[in-house]
Amino acid sequence: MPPPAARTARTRARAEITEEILASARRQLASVGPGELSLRAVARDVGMVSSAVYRYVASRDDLLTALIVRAYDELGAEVEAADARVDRDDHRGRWAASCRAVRTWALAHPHDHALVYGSPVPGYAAPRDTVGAAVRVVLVLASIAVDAAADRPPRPDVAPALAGTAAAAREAMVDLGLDATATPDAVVLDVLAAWTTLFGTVSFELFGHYVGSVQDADAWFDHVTCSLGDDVLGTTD
Amino acid sequence: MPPPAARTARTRARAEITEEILASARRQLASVGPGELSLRAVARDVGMVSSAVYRYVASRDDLLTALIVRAYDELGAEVEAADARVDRDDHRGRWAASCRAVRTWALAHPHDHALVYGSPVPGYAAPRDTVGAAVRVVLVLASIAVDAAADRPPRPDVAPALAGTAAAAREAMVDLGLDATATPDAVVLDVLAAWTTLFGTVSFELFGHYVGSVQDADAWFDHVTCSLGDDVLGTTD
DNA sequence: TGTACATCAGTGAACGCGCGTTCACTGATGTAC
DNA sequence: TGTACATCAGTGAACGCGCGTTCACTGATGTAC
Repeated sequence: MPPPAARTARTRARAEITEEILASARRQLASVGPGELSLRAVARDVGMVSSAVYRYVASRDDLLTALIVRAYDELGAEVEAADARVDRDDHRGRWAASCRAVRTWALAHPHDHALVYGSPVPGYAAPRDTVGAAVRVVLVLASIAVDAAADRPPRPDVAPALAGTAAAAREAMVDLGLDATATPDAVVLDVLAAWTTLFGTVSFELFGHYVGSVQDADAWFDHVTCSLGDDVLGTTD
Repeated sequence: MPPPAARTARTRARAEITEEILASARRQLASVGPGELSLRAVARDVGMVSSAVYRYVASRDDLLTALIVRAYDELGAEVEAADARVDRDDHRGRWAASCRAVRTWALAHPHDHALVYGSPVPGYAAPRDTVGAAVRVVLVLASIAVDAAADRPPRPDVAPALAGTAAAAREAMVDLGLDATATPDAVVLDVLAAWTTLFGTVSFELFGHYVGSVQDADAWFDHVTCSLGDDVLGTTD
């Protein structure tokens, strides 16, 4: 049983080459779409024979999973950092910063955004590993809403048909360490809706649906997310 | 110069086989993604030799364009019909019916929805032909808002940074025959935002982002679109 | 510290398969006189 | 109405290319004594 701390030349090289393979695959996604991701092309790119990449990656789907997890994690980390930079009590500032971080990352990495928020890859089923990373952004949004809800007047109950959704979403938040037990159902649903609109807006911009209508994309995005802030945090913040 | 009305056996067959080719390609999109759409597979499916499909379709991209236009047109027609079934003065009823038609069509044709509202196809540039069809849904939404705006109190001006967007969107509507000249900027922007959220919500559901949170998808969708109706049409309708 | 053995990265050939597109061709359908 | 010619659908072979994955192998790196 070798000590896991031993960073031999071999393990170091392994980490670096794995990194190179991921980076190459990621670059490839700029021109081909996840369903056409080619292991042989990756091998050529990193200067190996095609069979050699199987030392680092079990299969094509395995590589795709790694790319997905990495994209979610990178975005999640950005958003968490953006939120953390703002004073805890400035809920609207935290909201705006978090939303902007989502868009900034997506504009910088449009293909990674499309990979995780665009069309599902046919024939590919995302394994469990991806959900932990996927959930980071909405958790940031939820934490801001939870903090803001403490200072707000109570909200009316939601329709019975939505109670199950609110309960499930709240439970997921609590499981992830966010104390949302006292947060009203209406707030939980608002978070879900705002999260949807946030990514819907970014995707519409990135996927070209605003061509011909939205002129100033920055202003438009701020306008949309500011309205979302009104809904989720209250206008009297 | 042959009379164009002559429906000879040849032209009839041509129309039918073109139809078969489109249908086969569409079916194929359920399992492969637009970038991997295979003309040879289509040829096999319709019982031809691969080169024969070039009598009907100029290239792979050409086939993709036809599928995109057809998807937009089919959805557009559904939404127009749903709107038309409701009394003209029942703005909220028209809104709900139009939104539901979008979701119903998307659930029935998830791969067509992904084709037009999901990730762009790398290396494929949609030609001009597609925009006329693409615009039908938002035009229905806009027409409801324009009708409702006539009965509503005036709205405050929008921020200067958004004036260009409102103007461009209004101009597009007017070009398409909708008299939005008197509709306030704020309403135009609300339509743009609601349109975004509508498709954002449908895509989130279809692409699996609600797994684990949204329990009753019908109720959730109605909740979201009802709120959008409040924003776009006013609560005092 | 030196040697024997085990681990593992990378090679190169192979299997069996797919693709888009072009081209010269046959034979049926349509048109003009 | 009948015949000569033009149009066009579909064939089959070919070009030149791609893919994922397996396998037996060489040779370098790491480990235990």
